[in-house]
Amino acid sequence: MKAEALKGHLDSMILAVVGTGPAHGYAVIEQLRRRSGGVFDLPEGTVYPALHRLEAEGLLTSSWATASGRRRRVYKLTRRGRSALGERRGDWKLFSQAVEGVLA
Amino acid sequence: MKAEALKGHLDSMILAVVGTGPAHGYAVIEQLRRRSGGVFDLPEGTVYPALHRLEAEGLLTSSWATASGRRRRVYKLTRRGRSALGERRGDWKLFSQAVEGVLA
DNA sequence: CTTGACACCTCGGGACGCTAGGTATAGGGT
DNA sequence: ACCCTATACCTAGCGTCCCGAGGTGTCAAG
Repeated sequence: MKAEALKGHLDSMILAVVGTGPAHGYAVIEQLRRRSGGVFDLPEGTVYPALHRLEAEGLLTSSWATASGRRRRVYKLTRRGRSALGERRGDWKLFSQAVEGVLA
Repeated sequence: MKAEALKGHLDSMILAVVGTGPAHGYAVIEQLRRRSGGVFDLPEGTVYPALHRLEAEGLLTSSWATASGRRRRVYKLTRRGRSALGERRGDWKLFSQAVEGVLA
């Protein structure tokens, strides 16, 4: 599968993962892999900048935490993030049905 | 819906449209709009370069035709294009199920 | 003779995923 | 002691590709 296929959908998926419960970057990567059935095994260079982007947009907030000697930046959804997630799910439905209509 | 959502999926859709029957660029744009239920109303600056890309990759071939005084470049699938279309449909299935798994 | 549909083209900007490189801690194997 | 793996963070730069904007030309309707 082409790599650029992700474009524009990664943000929605990160929102969905963090929407399930606060998570730090590394955990987001693991959840993405798990929930996609192994299809999305994303490099850090893809996910971390996306997390920063979403925080800059005000859809996520972060705070530092420490677990077993390692520092983690834990993200959670803001109110705007929660509502954006709803919209993104609708967009996905629309988009995927449209693609299916063309591909069919 | 974000514009970049298309990334990586446009080529597959163009292949699918031309796979239904030879078509010129403008007609491809119309078919994309029609088959997507109006969701994909793409500008020429998006579709023409994609068509050229696909021809350069050897998935499409083109020839000039004239209809009511207007010149048209008519595209059709090559054998490799036909087989690429099959793969792309499989990729889409995989991709969309993976996204659904994450978004759910 | 102007407007709009048809029909083609390309340049430049912007968005963003990924490679490659960097830092640092914890734990297990040798 | 040393190394490797997993965990955990970061960023610079590259490449891809969608799109806006601009350009050319035909034909029909008003």
